[in-house]
Amino acid sequence: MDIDAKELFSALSHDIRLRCIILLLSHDELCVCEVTYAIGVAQPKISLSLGQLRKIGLVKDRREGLWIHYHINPDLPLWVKELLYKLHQGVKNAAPYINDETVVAAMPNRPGAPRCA
Amino acid sequence: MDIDAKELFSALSHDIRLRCIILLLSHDELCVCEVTYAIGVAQPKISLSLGQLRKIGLVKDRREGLWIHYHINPDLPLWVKELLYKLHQGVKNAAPYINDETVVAAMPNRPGAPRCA
DNA sequence: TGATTATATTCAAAAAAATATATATTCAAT
DNA sequence: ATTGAATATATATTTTTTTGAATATAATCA
Repeated sequence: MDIDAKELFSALSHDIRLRCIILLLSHDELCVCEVTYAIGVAQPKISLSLGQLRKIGLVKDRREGLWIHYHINPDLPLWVKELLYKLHQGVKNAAPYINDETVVAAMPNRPGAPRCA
Repeated sequence: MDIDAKELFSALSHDIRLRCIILLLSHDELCVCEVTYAIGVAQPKISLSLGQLRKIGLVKDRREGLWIHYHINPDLPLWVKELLYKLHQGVKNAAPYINDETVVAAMPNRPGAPRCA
């Protein structure tokens, strides 16, 4: 697994994509409906964002029936994982990220139980 | 000192700006002519890139006679410094960054002695 | 003062990216 | 098969960013 630094940063330089990544960084995985609910924008926009993140290898998806679950690609180079960890650590308690977290935690009828911390 | 994550990543999602930052991460400071020499593109392009990095607070400059020396802003939030450190660690030995380093190290008539490691 | 060196800014054109809307796909259940 | 639910893709339009060339500024020195 290889990733280009410029592509990585292009991916992160977009509000919605950034919020998706921050959300995924605190969950083992989330399905599209959960991300959509958390961020509160139209579904095609979330799908597009997640698709772009997937295209450059930052995240992977897993289908389970109707749902598609996304997660951070575990095969990313170590430095990228560490960089993402620093990012998460740095912004997770600020708006809008912390709010996204609160919203998804309160989502009714989630496809699976909440997975991570 | 505060910095917006999206702005940070926008700044880094550009070849020249990224090469500037990587260069500055391994030197206490570099003047515009050194960065220009290292990267090998037209001077106005380097000035513009450094100016953009300065505008969002990622770097600062210091005038010394005709030269303007740039350095990473020491007042960045810790998480940003750590993130940049991970980035540097991750890419410094890859092209084109390692080559930029070699080129600047061999530059004749540098304004000051090489400063860092 | 005038020339020179180092750096910065401006501006129009080109390229790239984002947006919104509409539509398509995929799967499951009836 | 038809329906409905979850997700994905396509397209046209708008907005933002990048580029290159020309020009401007700022400091030094003769």
